[in-house]
Formats: sequence, structure tokens, C-alpha cells
Amino acid sequence: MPDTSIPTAIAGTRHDHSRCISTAMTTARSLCAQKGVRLTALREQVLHLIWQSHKPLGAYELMEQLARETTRRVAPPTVYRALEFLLEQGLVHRINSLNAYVGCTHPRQEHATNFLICRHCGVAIEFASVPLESSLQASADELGFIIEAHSIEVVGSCKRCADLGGTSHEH
Amino acid sequence: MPDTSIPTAIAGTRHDHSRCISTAMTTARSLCAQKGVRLTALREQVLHLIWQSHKPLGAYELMEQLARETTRRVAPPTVYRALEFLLEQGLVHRINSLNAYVGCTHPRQEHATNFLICRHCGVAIEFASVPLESSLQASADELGFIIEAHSIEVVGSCKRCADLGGTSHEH
DNA sequence: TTTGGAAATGTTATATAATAACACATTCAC
DNA sequence: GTGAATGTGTTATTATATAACATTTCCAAA
Repeated sequence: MPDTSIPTAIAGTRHDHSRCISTAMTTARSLCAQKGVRLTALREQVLHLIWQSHKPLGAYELMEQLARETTRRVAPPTVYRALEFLLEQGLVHRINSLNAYVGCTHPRQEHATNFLICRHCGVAIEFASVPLESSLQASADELGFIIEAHSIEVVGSCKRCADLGGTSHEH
Repeated sequence: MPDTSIPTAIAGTRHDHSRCISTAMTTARSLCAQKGVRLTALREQVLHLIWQSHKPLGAYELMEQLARETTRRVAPPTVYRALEFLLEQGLVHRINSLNAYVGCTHPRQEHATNFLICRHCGVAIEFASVPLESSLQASADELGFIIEAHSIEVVGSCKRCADLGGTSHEH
């Protein structure tokens, strides 16, 4: 099991990621209880693995890690079903441009999927912006389009990587 | 070969799509000549097929249509390489949420990939918005993120489908 | 006009991502 | 406890994309 006690970078800022994870797990449990849906052991384990990674995690990477943690064999449907549940509950997001999954930082609010994705370190920073949403709405209105959902995926350099000079690196 | 002379709906408005296609092809040819890159017969054929469809086209659908038009066998790399070229030249866009490709309506300008996608009829409407871009930039600035590219994919109902009552249908 | 190298395409195999279909197990309300 | 609903296991398959190498085409310099 990876050490989660080291401060690591998420959302481009230094922080103790182990706290981050435990908060997310607590929130998830209470949210599921509230909604009357079952956050089973498997689903919780998958959510935990996703949160442990500071990068979006692919379904097959997730499968491998799951197989490593448990003894039993883990087949694709196992993780995909867990992911489906977590997506439905708004506990994780899917990054379409990466075919990868990442924990949602504020699952209590209704919101869209907006991410800044660093090309260098791979971090995916979730963000929200009222002006952004309203200009999007304005564009849709002009064309008579009714918005149901949307996703914004921005690729570039996060602050840390930009400061370090834009050379390829991990952190 | 599908009849392209019938007015069909793209970008949510009625128009003669055959004109649309021929304009796109002419622009593509001159743009490639300008840049000194080769719009080969195959690439042109792929671009044409993409434009003929009023919905985003998957790579394998494209393969089938290509195989139907030509006699020779068409393998995945053939279409993927053509797509790669067309994407590089900004002549087509990839819709990540659909794994599908669509013709770019204004390949001369530098711009992002912003689409309104109708859940009912499948049409993908490209749009641009200055306020949208600037609020996105503002969000990135706040976090010290340097934007290199972005894509916005909005799902909902286009005007036609909304007017028709939101029931499932094609047009 | 030849020719040689770059670019494009063909070909075969394989990697990666996701789902279908059905069997078995667990949970929970009655 | 029982049975219906929900969740998980298992096997097979579909869908999407790329790697690696062979062959062809094109174009520019000799």
C-alpha cells in the first residue's frame, strides 16, 4: 500500500494528501448513507485507490492495483461496475481525453466536470467558475441549445511544472 | 454515395449541406497548399466522408465507408493515419466523449474544440465565444496554470430536438 | 531522366478500453 | 427463514487504437 502520509501535490498546492483521502472517504460514506445507496467494501476500495493516486487512474491500472491488494482475481467488469456506481453518485469523474478516473473534490454540489490537466506531471485540477458557466450558458442560449451536462478539459502546465521550466518531470 | 443535395441540419440550422461540403473541401485544399503539406487522395476522401456525415463519425464507421467506396482492403492504420494528419492540420476535431471525428467549420483560425452535442439527433455544433475563453483563461490564471489547448463538450438538446419535444428521434 | 531518400500507404499483429451475458452470492424487507 | 433485489464473479467478446515492418509513391537533386 503506497505511503499517503507524505505531503503531495494535488490541485497544484502542497498539502497532506492522507487527510485529503480520509476526508473524501468520510464524505463519501455519509453521502451514500444519506442517499440510501450502498457504498460496499469493493466500491469503497476502488474509491480509495482512485484517491490515493494523485493522477487520473485508468480502469486497467485500477484493476492491477485492486488485484495486488486483494488475493482474488479481478476482472474488468468488477472495476467498471464500481466506477459506474461512483460516477453515478458523483464521487468520481471520468477524464475523457485520458480514459481515466479521478476523485471528485466536492461531491455534495451539483456541478460539471472541469479540469486543468498538466501535460508534465499528469495532475488533474478540478475547478469551477461562475462566469465560465454563464458564458457557456449564453452560447447555448444563442443557439437554442438546452444544456444537460458538460465537461471542460484543459491541457497545459500546472504552476509547479511551469515554474520548474516546463521540462518533462514527475512530482 | 449518399445524396448530399438535400438540405440537412448542421449547426442546428437548415442549409444545403452539399455546398457546405464543397466549401470545406476547397478550403482544405488551399490551406494544405499554403502550408506545403500534402492532402493526398486518401486524406481528401476521409475528410469528404467526415463532412458527408452530419454526425461525428467513429474511426471504424469511417473504415467501413472507405472500404465500401474503394475496392481495396482498408485496415485501421489507414484511417487513423489520415485522421492524425487531418487533426494536425486542424481540418477535423475529435470528440473525446464519443470517440468520433467531425469536420472543422473554420480551419483557418486558431481555435479550441468547443461543441454542443445533441443527445437526440447526434449533431455536433461547433461554437466559439470570447467571454467563454476569457473566463477560462481567468480560472487558469488564478491557479497559475498555463493553457496549451482545451476542449469543451456540452451535451443536451439542440433547438430542433427541443422544439420537437425532446422525444428520441433522428433528423 | 534517372535515382535516391523521404513521405505515404499497406499489412499483420497486438495493445488498450469497455461491455454482454449468465452464474453465484449477499443483503434486506417481509 | 424466504425470496426478490442488488451486488459480484466469470467467461467471452466488442470497440478503439497503435506498433512494427514491408511496399509504394512522390519529388527534388544529380
